[in-house]
Amino acid sequence: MRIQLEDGRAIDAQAGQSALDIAKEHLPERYSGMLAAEFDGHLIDAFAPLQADGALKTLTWEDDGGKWTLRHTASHIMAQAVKRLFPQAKLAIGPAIDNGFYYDFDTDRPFSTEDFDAIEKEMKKIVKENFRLERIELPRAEAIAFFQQQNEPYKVELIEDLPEGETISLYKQGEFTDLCAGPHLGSTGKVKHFRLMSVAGAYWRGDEKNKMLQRIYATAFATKEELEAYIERIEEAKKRDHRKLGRQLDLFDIQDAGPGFPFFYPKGMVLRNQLENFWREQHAQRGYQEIKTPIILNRDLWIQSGHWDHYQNNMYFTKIDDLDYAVKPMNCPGSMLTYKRRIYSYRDLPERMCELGLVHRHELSGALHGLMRVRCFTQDDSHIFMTPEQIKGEVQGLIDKLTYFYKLFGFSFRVELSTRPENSMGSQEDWDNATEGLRLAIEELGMPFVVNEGDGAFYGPKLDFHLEDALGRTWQCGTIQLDFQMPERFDLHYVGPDGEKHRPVMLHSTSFGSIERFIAILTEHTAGAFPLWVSPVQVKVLSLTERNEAMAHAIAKSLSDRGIRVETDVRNEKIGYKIREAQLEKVPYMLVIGDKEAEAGVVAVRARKEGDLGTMTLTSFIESVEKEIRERR
RNA sequence: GCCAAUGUAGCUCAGUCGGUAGAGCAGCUGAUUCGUAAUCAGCAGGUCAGCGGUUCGAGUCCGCUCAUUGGCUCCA
Repeated sequence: MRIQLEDGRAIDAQAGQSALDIAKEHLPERYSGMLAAEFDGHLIDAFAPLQADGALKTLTWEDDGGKWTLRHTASHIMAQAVKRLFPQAKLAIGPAIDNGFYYDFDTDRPFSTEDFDAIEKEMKKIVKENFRLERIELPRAEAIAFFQQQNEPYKVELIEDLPEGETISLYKQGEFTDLCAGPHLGSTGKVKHFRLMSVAGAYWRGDEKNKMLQRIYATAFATKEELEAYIERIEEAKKRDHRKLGRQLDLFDIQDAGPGFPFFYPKGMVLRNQLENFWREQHAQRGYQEIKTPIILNRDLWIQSGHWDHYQNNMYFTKIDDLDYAVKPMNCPGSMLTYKRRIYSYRDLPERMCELGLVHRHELSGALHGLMRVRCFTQDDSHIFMTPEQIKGEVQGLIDKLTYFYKLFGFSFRVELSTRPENSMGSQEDWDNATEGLRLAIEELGMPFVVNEGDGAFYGPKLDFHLEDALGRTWQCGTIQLDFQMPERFDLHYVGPDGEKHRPVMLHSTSFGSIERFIAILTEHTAGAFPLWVSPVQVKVLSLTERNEAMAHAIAKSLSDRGIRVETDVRNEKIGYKIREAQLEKVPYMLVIGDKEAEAGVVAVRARKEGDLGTMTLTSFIESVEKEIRERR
């Protein structure tokens, strides 16, 4: 096994070695007192044997690296408190997660935030009682018997799913014992700073066919300061929520009249059009041809594409002259028909098509979320038709394109390789080939990715690019999907060098993902202070008094004549007031025009970020602004 | 769709035990002509999300519906 250590070294570990063994050998100064380790992002027991290659980070529960352990113990304390207050509650699972922990309970009545005070109070009591956490190891059968006797059916089910012959570990604190791999803090008294955050329904084992359990989300920190800083951080993040900023900056909104159907107001459209212009420029440079295909197409087409069978739950339907039609949830069938309009030679391939396509999807009402998840959005789609030999090169070209897009905006991203889902079509051999094709292409570029089993599209596996919002939630934006199915279903072909017909392979891809979602991410990322080149208003000219009004208008005209987006504020208000407003509107540059400037023939420049920059000639201001726009800084 | 919470003026929010609806900002009108994040005064603005119920009386209590928020599921 190849293990990457936290200091960057990669070492060979023997099968059966635990994180503790490895730390003892290679990180002697870190291993003392070690109970928990982080392996590929997951908390593991330091005693547990490692099964696969991965990255190992040691954690000790005495230092601040032990947040996972602290939170895991906190989750046991919460479960103990809930059991004391609601003895009939059945325990499900309660892991530590990023920023906190949760515990799932099966209860005879739903929890509400009104129960929080009582639960927190009971937790404090348990902390005060300062129980020692004892690790108990039992043979499988005895562990099952124990939880049967405790009347904890979910725990029994969990143990039954563990491999035969394995010893089961339990952790006991006072009267409370839980099935748990560990590790834990030494005693409940060490968990002092926690807060219950929210309640939610959550399906047992994440499957909506199962019973919905009551999940309590909470968080815990080693110090009071850290806990308070965390709460503060959430409050700050809420201020950059794109839904709030969209309304404040008059860019976009979603009204009750159309849940999931966003409105873009004039300033939002300017921003959006800038992104689309950039997209067109990039695709033209990269050898794509833009198309536009219809939003409504007939039933036969959707049956042929497979959407009728595999995507119906997400589609909207209509009848025209008594015939069935569907509103497109994806753009690919339009591209298929575009390809089919003529005969292609192998010399024509790859054929790269792109489309800003408006799609509609019937998302569950509870899933809607501002511009992040809507029911109608524009996908910046590209469809590439190619020979099998061209797969790797085209996939790598797409990865290059997506990376270029995200780097330009300063986004960091995570890539996932999503494999075959349950509801899918095509042969396993095609799926294996397609999945391997994607894997080889990305591995060769040395780009890190994780595998997301069973999350592919119904027609093929995909590489998904995930971006973060203000609260650290991730959203899938770009995607690269390799597809052997659609060309088959639509009977696509090209003429090879042998003069025979051959089946092309196809790539579906988005860069922004959806224009709407990308704008949401960009808004939260920049807190509404967009880069100059996409800013709805780039420069605002502010007159000091009535005497400067004509001059302000003249300057604004010179700017707009050069294609710079400019607004003028000549209201009879104090300059401080006008500046404050322009700042709140996050306008990148303000020009203050008073008698002094008029006399000297200069402009006083103020940048939204740096503040007063002093005076310069209008010509040199225009030059520097044009340079900044050109360079898309 | 499921679990929980929320819904009062354009926005942010107050409204006690059920007794005729309140603030700040924004808007409008007037005065002020001002030098880098808020000038002053006045005016206007509401079917308290919608529908139904309890009550002499409902923003307030109950039920249903709609929408939003945080999760689950799903996904660009």
